Amino acid sequence: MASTTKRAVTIIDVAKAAGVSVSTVSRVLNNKDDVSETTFQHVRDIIDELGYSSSLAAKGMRSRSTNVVGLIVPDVSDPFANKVMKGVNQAIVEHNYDLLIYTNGNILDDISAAREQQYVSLLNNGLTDGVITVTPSIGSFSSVGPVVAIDPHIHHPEAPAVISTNFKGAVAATRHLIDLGHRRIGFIRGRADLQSAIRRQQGYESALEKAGIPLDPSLVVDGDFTRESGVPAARQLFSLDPRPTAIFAANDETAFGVIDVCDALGIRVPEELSLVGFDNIAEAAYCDLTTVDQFMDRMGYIGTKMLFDLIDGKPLIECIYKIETNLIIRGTCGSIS
Amino acid sequence: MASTTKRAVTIIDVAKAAGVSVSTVSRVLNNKDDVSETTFQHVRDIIDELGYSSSLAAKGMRSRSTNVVGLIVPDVSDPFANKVMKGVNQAIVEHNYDLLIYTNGNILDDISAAREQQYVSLLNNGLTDGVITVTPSIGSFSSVGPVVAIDPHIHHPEAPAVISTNFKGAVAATRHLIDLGHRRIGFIRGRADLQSAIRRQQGYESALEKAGIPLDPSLVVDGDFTRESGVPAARQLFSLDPRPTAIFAANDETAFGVIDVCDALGIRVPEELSLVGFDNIAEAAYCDLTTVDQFMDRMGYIGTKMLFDLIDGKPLIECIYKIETNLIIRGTCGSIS
DNA sequence: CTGTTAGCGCCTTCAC
DNA sequence: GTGAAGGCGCTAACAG
Repeated sequence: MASTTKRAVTIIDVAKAAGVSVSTVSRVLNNKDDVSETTFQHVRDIIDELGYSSSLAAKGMRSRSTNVVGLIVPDVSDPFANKVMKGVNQAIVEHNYDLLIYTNGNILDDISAAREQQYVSLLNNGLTDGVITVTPSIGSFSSVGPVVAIDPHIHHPEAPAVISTNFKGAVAATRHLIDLGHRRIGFIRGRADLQSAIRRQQGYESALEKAGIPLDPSLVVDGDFTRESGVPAARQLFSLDPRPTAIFAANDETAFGVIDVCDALGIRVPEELSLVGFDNIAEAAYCDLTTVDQFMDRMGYIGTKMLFDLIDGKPLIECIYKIETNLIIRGTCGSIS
Repeated sequence: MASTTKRAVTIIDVAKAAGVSVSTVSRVLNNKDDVSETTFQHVRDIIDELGYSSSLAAKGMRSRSTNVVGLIVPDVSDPFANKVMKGVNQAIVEHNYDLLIYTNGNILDDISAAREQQYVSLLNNGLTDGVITVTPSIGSFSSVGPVVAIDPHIHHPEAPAVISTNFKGAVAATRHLIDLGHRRIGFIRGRADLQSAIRRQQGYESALEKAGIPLDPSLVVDGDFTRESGVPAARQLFSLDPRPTAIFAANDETAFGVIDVCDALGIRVPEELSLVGFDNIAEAAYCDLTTVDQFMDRMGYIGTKMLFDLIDGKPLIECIYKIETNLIIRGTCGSIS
């Protein structure tokens, strides 16, 4: 029997085959305890025999609980989303839930707020018991089920969210460079519409100020969190005279773009340029990139835990959970004598 | 308005607010052309105003088309599944479809055939127009919608699937080692229950035979495609006398396990040991590992394309699509003088 | 062009 | 313990 396109087996088919009513089958399906052992076993056998499996669609429409959590990501191949998925995955395994990931796959076409809201409703409208959104642009959703945001673009004080201490992390990264003796430190921005990107820039500026280093606007250039955007940004910084001796990129991807330019221009890292990234994505370890770990997998894990509490009706201790970042010193930074 | 847990807005609410019938709203929702421009616009406005979005559950239950494809993966963090997801993602963007990924997150607990079948039904029972399964253990499914398998454990001649030329790839890898002068070439097996693993071993043996090198059974050791399994396997091979001068690991993860052992034992690669992997996962490039690319993203992409044809009712030209593997020579192999 | 009428497959009262 | 009836939100016929 190859991939046959036949009519689906319904609960009615099972009921008929078992010689019982539909409601009895439904009881068996949901492990209700008011069914005789004999009937229960009999129905179970028929179910297996027919290869029946209840339709999530119909089920979710009728009952309020599905035992699956939803996850909305802009793009499954995005490294950030990817690590978050990992953490979510771990949490759902522990809670014996299933996971439904929804994506329109296009991180580029700016998902509108309306569209985000639509996805949330889509899932929480019967399919899932709650949903997690990754880097949503809106801070709060209207939904029948609970919603937890991971690294939302803007913070809404009452909307459950998990964020990392971007400011602190950026301060740590910048100070590390300063401690190494650097004074001309370039900064490549992240996407201007993201809260996290803004906080990182603020951290950079704050650390400079604390160290008494005047802020040079020409050292701060645009980027958008992509590797591609790191290339022109780096070229722009390298065209400066004197050249910055260090660069702090708003995220690892951008830092890789900087490395691409260094390779092309023959600039040695860390001898001629010190470089720090942000995120600690998997590739960072392989490239020996000094960066700030923001434990994205942990964000996904914690977020899912929060969601479970919400689903269970437990009150949240903290509506907004902050995860401490951690500077990871690897090989892309050198000291200036 | 924070994440509110209120009743969902239904099509009825919209109809009432717009002063039209439910079916008219449904028509607008599905862009039917038999609605007057005025009514259409009016209803659209109300929809936006109420923040309404139709329930996938109810919709899928009634109509046969949902414009979303399903993807079943054992674990979202598995590198293989991850690359496949990438390809699928690309295809759905091109076709303007949405993607629903289902996982129970646990690659460890051997998903039973019944369970796999259940997931397929779950999705194709109203939620999706078709589904793609990654490394399913059964070759064929009974489903209302089309199903395409990526790298199925066993091949069913009539079930649509995408596979790669594991045999050829393994021959190429082994021959590469032979051409470099190696005669004692160790092989670390993949999971014994996987078709792909078996084919790779056959390729290894065939290449040896063609070159007139007698097969030494002690050079073939067990593995299970995990990095962890590569460690004892490598140790076993290294305990041989004389030691093999090269190792062909059934996949990259296993090869990394070998590298771990080399690091621990101080064996230099490629000077003292030549190493080839299989898969070309992202990390392979960073480790400069010579490997066989099987274009997993392309497998996902092609598989999805096939699925779209199936959904559109077009006949498949080839039921089983083979993707040619490609040996990628990097830095982990040296020649023997 | 628009409204009315049936269900889709399932779960949840309520009877028996 | 079990069955019958109603309805979840939606779309696909039919009528008008």
